[in-house]
Amino acid sequence: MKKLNVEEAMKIFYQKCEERGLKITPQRVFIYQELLQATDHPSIDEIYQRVKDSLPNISFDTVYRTAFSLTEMKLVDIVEGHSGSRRFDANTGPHHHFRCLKCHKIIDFDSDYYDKVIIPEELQRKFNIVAKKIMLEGFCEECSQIE
Amino acid sequence: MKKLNVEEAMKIFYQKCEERGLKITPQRVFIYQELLQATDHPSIDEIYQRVKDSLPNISFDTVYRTAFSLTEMKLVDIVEGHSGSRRFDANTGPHHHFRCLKCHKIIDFDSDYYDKVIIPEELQRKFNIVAKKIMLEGFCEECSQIE
DNA sequence: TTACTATATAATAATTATTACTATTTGTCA
DNA sequence: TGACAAATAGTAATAATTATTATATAGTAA
Ligand SMILES: [Mn+2]
Ligand SMILES: [Mn+2]
Ligand SMILES: [Zn+2]
Ligand SMILES: [Zn+2]
Repeated sequence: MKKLNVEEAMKIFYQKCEERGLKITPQRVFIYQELLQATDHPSIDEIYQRVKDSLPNISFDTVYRTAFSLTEMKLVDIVEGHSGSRRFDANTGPHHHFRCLKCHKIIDFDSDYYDKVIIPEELQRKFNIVAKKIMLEGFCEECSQIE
Repeated sequence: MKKLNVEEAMKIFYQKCEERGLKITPQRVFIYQELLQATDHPSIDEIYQRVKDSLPNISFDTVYRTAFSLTEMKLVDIVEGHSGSRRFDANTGPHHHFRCLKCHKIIDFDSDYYDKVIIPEELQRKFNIVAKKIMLEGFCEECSQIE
């Protein structure tokens, strides 16, 4: 893993906040720093619990709003739980998905090329892998037009 | 998309139910059939709403339990919302994820090979794609041992 | 067919996660 | 140093997930 440079990341954070007229508050700084040092992809509540060590009065709502503004600033990614609720698929055959980040549609597509993408040897050894999933994200035809 | 053969799928469904000693109830049949014909990766609640047309007295709980038993039978996949809560990642650099289906840890890994996986031309044209995400699923080192 | 029994169900409650609201506080800048 | 837009804490509301329990039913064997 390319070691995440916290100094550099914070510099970009300050820049982006300024660009967007977002105030530099201790809450915002601590939340982003906590996320920068986390390697376990925490939930809002986990971030909240951790930041409370430094800022005992911080509210859940602040962590919630901040996580989302960081996402909008493209400083953090969501790796799970985009759309709120769990979604099911009875098509267990080989196919792949595109997710619209606006309307949360998940659209199937075929790709021989993606079907053939392999699972690296060293990961096979390390984990007991049962599935490989490729997801493209962006804006669907309708949502692209509106924007 | 390889056209999903409902006949064939139902045959396998009956087989698997029998194997596991699961009773063939109208609820189970309707729920699976509804999922088989859906192409939009519905949530539990969406499945519930749709199945109500055929079985007005069905309960949400039944849909919930059935969706999970179908998942365990590997007749349906979860395509979103594995772990319940939303998870964040401040590492926006190129890297990939492994998800443990048991303990829900999401573990980073590097792969030059996966970094180089491209986005098919025709999808680029169709959608406004901003990200490509590869997720491997299975059981982590600890969870593999216990099993 | 009928009676039995383990499993599944409906109805509902409990829990957990997400999002919204508002009075007060604070960072920014003139 | 004010003025004031933006952010925050505290809390409420909503939505999603999971658990509970009394009743009903599918499957089986007499
Ligand atoms: Mn699909
Ligand atoms: Mn990551
Ligand atoms: Zn869309
Ligand atoms: Zn695990």
